Amino acid sequence: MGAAAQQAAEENEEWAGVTPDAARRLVSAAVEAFAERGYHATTTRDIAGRAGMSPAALYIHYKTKEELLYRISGIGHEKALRIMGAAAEAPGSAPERLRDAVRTFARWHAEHHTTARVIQYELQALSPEHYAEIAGLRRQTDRLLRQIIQDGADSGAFHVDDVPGTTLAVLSLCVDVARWFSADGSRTPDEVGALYADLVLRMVGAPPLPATGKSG
Amino acid sequence: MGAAAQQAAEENEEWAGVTPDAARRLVSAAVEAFAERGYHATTTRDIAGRAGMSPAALYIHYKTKEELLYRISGIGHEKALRIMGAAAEAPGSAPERLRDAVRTFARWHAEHHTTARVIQYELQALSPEHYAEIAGLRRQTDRLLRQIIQDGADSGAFHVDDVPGTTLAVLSLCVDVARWFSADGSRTPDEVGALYADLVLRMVGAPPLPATGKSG
DNA sequence: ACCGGACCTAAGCGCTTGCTCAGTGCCGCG
DNA sequence: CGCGGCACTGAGCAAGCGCTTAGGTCCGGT
Repeated sequence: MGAAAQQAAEENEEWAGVTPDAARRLVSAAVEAFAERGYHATTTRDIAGRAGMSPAALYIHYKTKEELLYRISGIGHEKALRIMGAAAEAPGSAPERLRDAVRTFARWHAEHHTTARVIQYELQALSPEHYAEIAGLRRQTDRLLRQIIQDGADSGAFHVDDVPGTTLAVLSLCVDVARWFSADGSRTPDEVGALYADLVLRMVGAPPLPATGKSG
Repeated sequence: MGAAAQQAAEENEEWAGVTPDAARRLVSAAVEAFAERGYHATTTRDIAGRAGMSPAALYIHYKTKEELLYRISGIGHEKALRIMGAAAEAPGSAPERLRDAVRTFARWHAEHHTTARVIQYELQALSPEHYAEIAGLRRQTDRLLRQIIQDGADSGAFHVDDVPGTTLAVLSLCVDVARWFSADGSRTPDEVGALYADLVLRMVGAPPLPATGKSG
């Protein structure tokens, strides 16, 4: 399987939970369009066109354009939360858990920068009710990361003066990968994850960990 | 002078170079609206209304809505570049210059988070020609910061494996302040600047600098 | 007193937007 | 073969968009 086919397969897999096929094609098309131009600059005609349908077909599967964004945001944020949760609840020392959390979280934002861009930068376009729901998922992610950093501070493995502030900075750093990362740039998602894990361990005043060779 | 009046005075000062008065009021209104809803979700009627004029008045001072964004982007990016330049060209060791660069750059993004949000997150709405021009300013800012980090690495004051990657991360960290910072949050711009300067010095493997007390 | 021009408004043009709806083609089932 | 249901389309509606135009007001200069 070539690189392009591999990419396409991953794209499909990302929305595997969305059925039927037409609904999945619409989500996929919407993510592409929203990431490229932004939610408000994207027309329902554009989304339907990318999915190979007439404009009206969109409304058989989604009540409004906003509902499409809501579905994308929900699925994306749940995935991000699971990634952070897996690292936070894994066995291991605080430095190990922080390294894995940052490595996988940053790498996901690079690998899925299209989706990540939409869910991180188009939130304001959600309805107030939908926004509140998504904000809850974000708070959970934040809490998981803060607990890792707090654990390390408590055990003396980290030296941080401001745990909430440092948590915010680490999260901000990872999230912003979605803004600048480009698939045709010089860095692979794996490299971004490794670099960011290293930088964050320094931020919390932890001594470098021995390399494990595994990538997450 | 009360806090609200102080805020208003600073807002006015930010666009002091824009004349006549009506043109300045329009820029100020546009920044507010773009930051709140995004460029594409903002109507020219909204901008004119906030500036206390009829929709048509906008077109006496600006040819298009995009030109307003272009002016805002230009002024904002030039200011950001001057802040980075001042720190980069100041006398002092690489750690001192990096600390001051990050402190002032991050603080500006917090203090002027409304403007910063527009110039950092609405770039894609610029015409290709205008975008290219603004991208040049951004490259200059990047180069200034990278040189500080390179200087520190060369002199042995910093320990960085990947200078371009670390530069990108530091810039990303500071820029993203504009996304999450809120004026009614618990952190002042000064505090954000101080925290970020400290975190970044750790990222480059520099020993902590003695506190200077000065904030700029 | 009068004029030219800078500045502004009321009205509205042509177009695009999100979304709707009557109707079409196609499917499995009897 | 006929039928009911479903995914889908072509056409289009009401509203809102960026922007224009014709005309009014005010003000400094002569």
